[in-house]
Amino acid sequence: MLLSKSCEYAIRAAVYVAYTSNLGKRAGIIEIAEAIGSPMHFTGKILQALSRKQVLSSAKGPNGGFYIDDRHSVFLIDIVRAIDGDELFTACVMGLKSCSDAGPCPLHDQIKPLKSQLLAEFSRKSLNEMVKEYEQNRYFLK
Amino acid sequence: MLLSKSCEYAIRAAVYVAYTSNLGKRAGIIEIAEAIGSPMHFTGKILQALSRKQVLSSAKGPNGGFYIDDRHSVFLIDIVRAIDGDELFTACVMGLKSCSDAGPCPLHDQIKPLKSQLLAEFSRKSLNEMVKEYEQNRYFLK
DNA sequence: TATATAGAGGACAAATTTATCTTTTAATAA
DNA sequence: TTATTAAAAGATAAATTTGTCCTCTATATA
Repeated sequence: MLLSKSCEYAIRAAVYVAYTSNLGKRAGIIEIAEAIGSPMHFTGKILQALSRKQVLSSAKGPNGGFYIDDRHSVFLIDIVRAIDGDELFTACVMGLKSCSDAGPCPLHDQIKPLKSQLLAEFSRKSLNEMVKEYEQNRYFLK
Repeated sequence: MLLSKSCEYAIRAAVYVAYTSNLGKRAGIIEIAEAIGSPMHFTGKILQALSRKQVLSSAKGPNGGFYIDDRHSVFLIDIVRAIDGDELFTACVMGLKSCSDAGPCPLHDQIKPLKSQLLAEFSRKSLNEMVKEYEQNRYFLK
């Protein structure tokens, strides 16, 4: 797996939250979990984490829920970093502590560009872009 | 993490086994675990799995251990498939069941070529190639 | 045949990830 | 102020991955 299950849920939840935010509404965890097909409470925890990391916002009480302040744009990499960190882009494929550009493992030179590309894709993909496609019914979230 | 810890150990152990096989010797789990810096018994389990999947061979008793029949060449992909399966190359990054070429997730088109490249690299990298570099002291296994 | 060697296999345990449930806190609105 | 709503937080549990230990089986060799 490229990303942890938590991170997959995080991305899908964030897309849904961005989607409802565009409609001027806040999304509650019940609604979100239903929309993306994930365990409700667990999804709540993940959204709390995203909220703490300022990827999105939350409000308690009536009409509360999760939302995204549309003044700051979120990129996929923000979500991935918040949940999985960035070892995906930095750690050695073979798990070697001694692996580095200077003393590379036998896969280093071939894998490095792939990791860079992955990082680049995650960095340029905005949540807004993903929401647009979702609004066009181009895909589901489960 | 791209690969599971088990798979990382598997690759490193396989390189070491191929290395000792080239020297006409068999490697025992104590020696292997020491060489690659991994938990001994756990490494034994992993090697058993590789043996069952015919990636390498084993022999019991005195002078026994793990070895690789040099008539069949092993590629990295064989090890990865044996331990982690191939969901790394096939599963959706966002964890969507509904994701496919026909109904792609918003990352599908960008990630697909990366997964193909990863698969290609793993498919063309032979254990022998990795051993050669190891023999030249180009890297360590821990 | 007896003994020592070394992997195979099973049972078990620790650690991590994923998932659930309950209580607390904050906010809204009546 | 009170009741209600919904996230935050904490405790607990299930599942998976990682790691350990002990016994069994096969093999070599004396």
